[in-house]
Amino acid sequence: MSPTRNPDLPAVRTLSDLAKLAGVSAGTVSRALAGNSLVNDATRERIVALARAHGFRPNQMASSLRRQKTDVIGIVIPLGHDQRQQISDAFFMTLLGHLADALTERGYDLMLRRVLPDRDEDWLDRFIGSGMIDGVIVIGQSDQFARIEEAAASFRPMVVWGNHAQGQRHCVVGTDNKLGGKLAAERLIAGGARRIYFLGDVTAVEFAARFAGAVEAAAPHGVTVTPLTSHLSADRLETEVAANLDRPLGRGDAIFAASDMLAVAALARLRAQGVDVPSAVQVIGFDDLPIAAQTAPPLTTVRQDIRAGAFALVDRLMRRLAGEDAESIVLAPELIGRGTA
Amino acid sequence: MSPTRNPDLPAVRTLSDLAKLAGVSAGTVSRALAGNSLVNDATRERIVALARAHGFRPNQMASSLRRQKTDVIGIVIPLGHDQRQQISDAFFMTLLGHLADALTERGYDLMLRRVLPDRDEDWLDRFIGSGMIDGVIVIGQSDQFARIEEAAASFRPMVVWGNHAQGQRHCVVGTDNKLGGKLAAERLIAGGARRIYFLGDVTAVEFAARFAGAVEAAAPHGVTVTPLTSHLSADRLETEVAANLDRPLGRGDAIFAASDMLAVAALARLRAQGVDVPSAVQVIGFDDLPIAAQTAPPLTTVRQDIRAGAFALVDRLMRRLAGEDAESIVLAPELIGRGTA
DNA sequence: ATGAAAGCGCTAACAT
DNA sequence: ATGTTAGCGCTTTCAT
Repeated sequence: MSPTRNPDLPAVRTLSDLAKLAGVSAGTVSRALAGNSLVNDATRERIVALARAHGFRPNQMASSLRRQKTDVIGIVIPLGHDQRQQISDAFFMTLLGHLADALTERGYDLMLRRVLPDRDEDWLDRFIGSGMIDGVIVIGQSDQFARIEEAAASFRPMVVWGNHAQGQRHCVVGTDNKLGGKLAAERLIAGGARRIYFLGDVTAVEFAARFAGAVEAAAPHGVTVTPLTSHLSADRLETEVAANLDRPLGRGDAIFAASDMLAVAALARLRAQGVDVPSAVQVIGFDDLPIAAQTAPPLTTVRQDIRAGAFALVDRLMRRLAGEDAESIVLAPELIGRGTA
Repeated sequence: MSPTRNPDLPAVRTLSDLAKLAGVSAGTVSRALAGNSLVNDATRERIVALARAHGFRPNQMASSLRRQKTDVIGIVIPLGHDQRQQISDAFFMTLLGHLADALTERGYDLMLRRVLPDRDEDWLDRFIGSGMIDGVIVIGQSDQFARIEEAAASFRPMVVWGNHAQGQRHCVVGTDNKLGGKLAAERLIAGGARRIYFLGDVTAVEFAARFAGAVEAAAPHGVTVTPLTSHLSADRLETEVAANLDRPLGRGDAIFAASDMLAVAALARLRAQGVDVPSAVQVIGFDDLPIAAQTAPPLTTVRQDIRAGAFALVDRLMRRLAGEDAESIVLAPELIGRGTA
């Protein structure tokens, strides 16, 4: 099995198999392989060599059971208000990639689970109580804020990506969505917008906050912000955006898309309608995914620092695993001005 | 913990805790909770109710150890020839999403691991031998074909997403990349291309096959296919593509991008140079990601059926777990004609 | 520095 | 239909 494994040797499946071969006890093998404490150097080297030669690897299940520690972190993605949304969403996927990096670096494996809270109200406690994971990262609150709050009361090693609410108990890392919404609206208004259309599903808390921020920034200027409900699933996105943008849009109108993917779809739709961006209609996105720099014209958007977010999530989880306290953190969004607004 | 959990009750952490409370033996509790065999209906209901009330959940590590089965499938992504490439690649992320769907549906959890084969030559056997997983899906062969072949000799429940080679032993699911390359080249040539530039890193086997297919289709027409090495990482992509397309491209030139992401970057670069697509330079992509329909003009590309691929992977893995044989399958690519070629 | 022995929490014979 | 018992493979006291 191992690159240096000699297939003619007898199979060594357990610590005691190896112990017998080495002429020592299982305890000694365990210590030797753990690099641990005070095993005679010669003994250790002999055992390690033997283990390599036979491609032996200690069983992690047995080890986990005995140590009461799995070295696995659960990543759970609740598919609540919009079932097909998130896993296919480029933002969450990028976040997952960075989480994998950060956790791997610290010696943890990842256990990935997608759940449908509508069908299984016990989704979070089931995962936490499974004994398979030392801690859990929840990617997105979806519409499960209450359930997460409840679990946080009795389970400490949990951190959540999402929106921060006043006085909440669970540790959350996320962008200041309301501020992001403000930045977007201000940019559009500075560019001459009189009517802003918010493209996105406002029942998601993050999106609701972006919408609220835009409304707050627009009101003093007498600018209206109208929600246009569009979901994020790849298959429905195109037609939904098209339907929403079917009204005649013209000078003074602007689109604030809740995500870059939505903005890209809006751009395609406007182009099909022969509406010029940004001279007739401005468009602004959210996230700053790689694609934002590649559209025509390049997309003006509100940047979330996904990498920083992922590292903050892992940092806080590690602190909580170590019994320390770790507070929520709200990351500042940044307006990236390009060609669409 | 559970939604109906009464926090005043004493903590019930193990089967025997619950058994004591219920006045039965641990064995009976185990059977009752497993829904298994012949437990008295009344007894089972009492035990199940008790378990719910106390938020009790059997420890999966102990169960796995005893049953010698974890109900977890490992998903491993080797980051070989181009370390930052794949996890951030939209294609692999979409595949992962579908795998999660298919595996969850069959009652399996996913354990995700990114590995750097360059730093750890034992990456595959280490995972297989960990005892944490019942089977493994390898996403992308990277430059690890030989290592995978070797592991396949002694470990059956493994399937791989990638390219199929003559007489290989490991079970692979993937697109016919060579045929895809042919389709792309033929389309470009039919559109008047005389010189094709292949944009992508040819050291990746899948890309090499696409390139080879294009060469094979182009040769009879006296059309040349020139490789332009570009990697896939989001940060480098833009500058690399720009550097590669710095030469003056004009009528009769065409670009065959190894992935849609690369094609999108090429489109942006050509636009910046004032080169019209497709009248001056044709562009064709590979994958047919959602973004392909949204570019300007919409991207002509070679479609891989990711969903079908994911389900085929899981189907074959399940068959192998059941001890049956399961052969490799090569999926047919499909040319999606849109506006760039 | 090493061995012996107990036990992590569960399941599955084998009883009855 | 339920209880009893013996492990799954490992780690870690406690001895020596």
